[in-house]
Amino acid sequence: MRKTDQPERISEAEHAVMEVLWDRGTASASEVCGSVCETRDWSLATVKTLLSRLVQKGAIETKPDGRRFLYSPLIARADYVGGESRRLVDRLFGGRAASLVAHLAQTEALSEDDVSEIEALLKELKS
Amino acid sequence: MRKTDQPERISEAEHAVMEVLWDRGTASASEVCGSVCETRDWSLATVKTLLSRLVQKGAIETKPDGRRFLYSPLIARADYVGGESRRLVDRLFGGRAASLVAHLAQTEALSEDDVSEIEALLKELKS
DNA sequence: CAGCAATGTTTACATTTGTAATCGTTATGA
DNA sequence: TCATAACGATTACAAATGTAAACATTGCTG
Repeated sequence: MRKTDQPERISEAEHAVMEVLWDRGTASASEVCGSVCETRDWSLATVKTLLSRLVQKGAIETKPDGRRFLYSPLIARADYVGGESRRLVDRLFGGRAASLVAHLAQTEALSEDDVSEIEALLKELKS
Repeated sequence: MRKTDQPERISEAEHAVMEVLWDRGTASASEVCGSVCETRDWSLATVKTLLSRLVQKGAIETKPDGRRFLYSPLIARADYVGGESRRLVDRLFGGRAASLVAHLAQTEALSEDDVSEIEALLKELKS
């Protein structure tokens, strides 16, 4: 028995919409548009399409609010982020998360502060 | 002045092919197929298509070898991996690499050994 | 020399994604 | 009450992607 079906892949554009919903918890199509149409230069129609596809994919749900619909996430951001991270680690680092960190470190993607922060994190982990 | 053009995005299937080339340095279409067709259940034709697209995208080059062609990477694996990692970090962690590590840590994606390994890495970094 | 086998090139076609217009319904303000 | 605005649903269409067949060329084998 699985949680639902296979977690249908969320595209990048769809992800932008998810971020809004994760942020607000719940929102109407126009509210979502208010948050992303500006920056991504989208029309309301585009947002509606993305919302529909997310519904189909089982990533969000709709609740009637008067005659409008309010959309809210069905999957947790942490799960999504975790899944995507894992995919990357699997695909590019043979599943070894440590390799990713090594890479980030070597390519200066980590600042002094980052390094300290991570060290602190890890220390806490081991305690 | 840029390195070349905008680094055309490499798709996932194409990436599988790139891995073979990065691994062997140079290979013919059938050699690539020998390495991936089994696991991905591809036909030689598919590999050829992917190789062509990679050539178009400027990710690999061809050198005639007798009447066959040998393909070899034009972009370094490290660059690709770095780019993809950065994309992920930007998209999901607001550009903060440390957040990624934190996430991996919290979701148990890191084993005891991973943690130790990373700590060692970081220590070295700071020295 | 005649096919065949190996190879790159061209063409094909379905699915996914990005982006949006159009349609049908309904609440709402004039 | 009637037009209109606001919505969701349906349909559209191009580009990217996955997957591969068909075609053309050419060295090789019998």
